[in-house]
Amino acid sequence: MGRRTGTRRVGIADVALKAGVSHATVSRVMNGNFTVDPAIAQRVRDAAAELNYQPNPVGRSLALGKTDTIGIVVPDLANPTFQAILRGLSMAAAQDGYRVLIADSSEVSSEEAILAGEARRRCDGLVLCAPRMGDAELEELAPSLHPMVLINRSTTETRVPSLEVDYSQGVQELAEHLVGLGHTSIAFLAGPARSASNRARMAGLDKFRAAHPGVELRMLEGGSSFETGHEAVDEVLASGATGVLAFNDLVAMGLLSGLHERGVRVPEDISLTGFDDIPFARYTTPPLTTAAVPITELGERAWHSLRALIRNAEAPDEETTFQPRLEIRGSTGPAGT
Amino acid sequence: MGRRTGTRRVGIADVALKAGVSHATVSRVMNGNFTVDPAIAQRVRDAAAELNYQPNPVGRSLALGKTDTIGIVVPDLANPTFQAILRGLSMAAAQDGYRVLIADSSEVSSEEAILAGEARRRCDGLVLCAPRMGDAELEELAPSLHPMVLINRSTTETRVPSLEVDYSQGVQELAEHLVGLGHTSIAFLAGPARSASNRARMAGLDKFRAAHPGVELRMLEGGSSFETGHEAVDEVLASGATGVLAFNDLVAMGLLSGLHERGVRVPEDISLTGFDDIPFARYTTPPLTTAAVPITELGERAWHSLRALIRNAEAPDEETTFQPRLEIRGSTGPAGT
DNA sequence: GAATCCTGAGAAAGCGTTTTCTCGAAACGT
DNA sequence: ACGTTTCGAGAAAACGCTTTCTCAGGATTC
Repeated sequence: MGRRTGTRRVGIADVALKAGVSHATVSRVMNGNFTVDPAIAQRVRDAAAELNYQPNPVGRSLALGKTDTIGIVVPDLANPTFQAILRGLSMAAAQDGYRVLIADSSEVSSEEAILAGEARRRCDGLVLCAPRMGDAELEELAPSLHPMVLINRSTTETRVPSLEVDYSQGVQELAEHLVGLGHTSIAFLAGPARSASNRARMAGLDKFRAAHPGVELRMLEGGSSFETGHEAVDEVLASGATGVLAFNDLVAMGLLSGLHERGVRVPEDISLTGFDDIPFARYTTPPLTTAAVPITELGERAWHSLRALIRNAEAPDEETTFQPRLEIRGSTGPAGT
Repeated sequence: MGRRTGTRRVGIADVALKAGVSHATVSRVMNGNFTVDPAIAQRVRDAAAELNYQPNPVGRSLALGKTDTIGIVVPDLANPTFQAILRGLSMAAAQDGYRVLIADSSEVSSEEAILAGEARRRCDGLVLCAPRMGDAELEELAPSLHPMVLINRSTTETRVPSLEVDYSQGVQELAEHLVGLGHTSIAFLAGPARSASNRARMAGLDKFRAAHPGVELRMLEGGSSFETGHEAVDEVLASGATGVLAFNDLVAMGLLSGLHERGVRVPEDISLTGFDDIPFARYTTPPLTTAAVPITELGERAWHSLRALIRNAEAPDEETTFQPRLEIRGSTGPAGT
């Protein structure tokens, strides 16, 4: 039995009483059902307005079996990439009258399943963003999460729409760009080990390596934050590389700042690339050469897929891959002598 | 009558049937009510596990009169400041088992009341972040939104806990810092007109002006984004100021980038300050002198206030003001000759 | 051994809606 | 004028849960 706070909220019953009609009629009027006598309808509307009646969404949800809410699970809300996805998702969903509920797993992959399940139950659908969990677990979880769309991951057993970025291709293009500038010693400052997008980059670099036997390519341990980049300065310098591919723009910015502190000139001494093209990338000094991913659009598209799923209940199971676009700016230049 | 999708979700009734007990008993077991025979409780748990039963949160919410969800309304989710507040809020609320629902008003102040009301009805509480609406409207709206906490705004009639940043003090300190470096011609690149925090900065600068009659202080129209800063380069140069106070770090970064493109050296030719100390601020070249606001903590504290409100139902009506801390970095230096 | 207390579990009410079902009255056709 | 359809609105069921109320049966007491 629901507890009541001091002054009870005005409910449909109050309106019905005031207008001298039944609950049902009030409901019909509120939902624009036209099988109601215009005079009575007006009386109901007046009563509702006077009492400032606002339907209780929870009761409505229970009766309707929908909440007009979707959930999103991200590994780390501090990451601008996920923020941008969230924003795109939220804006697009809002257009259709949906709100978004957020769940941050804080990179703890064991929490993801629980968070996702909980969020899914509260909502009409779910966006699972770059989950860190293993393939097997994801596969097993997927059916119970429907309707859901995946970002930067995909499943094979279950049909789940997924939106992916071709990190492999993007990082290859960046590497090619460096080679084109004459760099023959390149370092890759990697991302989080559990990240699928990092694995994709690795795969891309394997291909690159095969295509360019003459280029020396070193892999450096890393992460996904400023700090990672900033702390990697020594390692990068020790590697002797003249071209550095950072995991993402954040890492690149941290590294850029560290190099600057050391008096290492970019791009004269070292060329540096990021990934994602976050808004900040074009405002660093020098502006960052990067692979642009339409991140906000990714969130928007995620909503469109999810919406289709929610409406049709049948999957329009698409698998979209976004191609990053090379964005050449000032942080890369010809290899020094 | 709720519509049923093909395969109905497993409900409490299914578990009750399987365990051979009543709904009530299942509910008791699921909620850790110990007035249940251990043997029966185990049978219920087994049945629940076997059916993979998960209580429906909507039904639960209706019965309990709470949703374990709070809402936040922000003017612009693209702004790192609001992102950080959201993050702090979300993390803190998650600790207590609450989730957060987001609503972005896209700086459209007329939408705020509707969004806020809607969000509030869906949730157990609301955080209204830097609302753009007028004082009168805010005052009128406040009672219907309880429990709620305000960020960067406050009310006088209604008692609403509010968390504010002393922008006035912060901007004065930044200005003093410039004066201390010998700058006598200063420009303020203002923020959005509707922003209360911008008005606070203005007020602070009025005080500053009164205290330093000898210093020339110009006000320049602006905004809150990179672009604003970037586009303001000409105006700033035309003003002849050697010290520039940007509305926030974003604007400062845009301006910094623009100045750099023009070959203007920072801080040798122009000293530049931001505001907020977003994570990016320390990684620009040169690193940004700014007034540090513990933004994430702001979100965290917002949750603590809101939690108190939700629990006590009686307001611990605090009015907290955060003092920004001057963060002197490389973007400010002695005034040139 | 009977009256009383306690324990544990089922029945049912309630949370606030929507929607089906039902039925009286008005409108229509012959 | 009577039977049939249509229309509009109320009664009630349903959504899925929690919790009060109620009561049967075993334990306790004198």
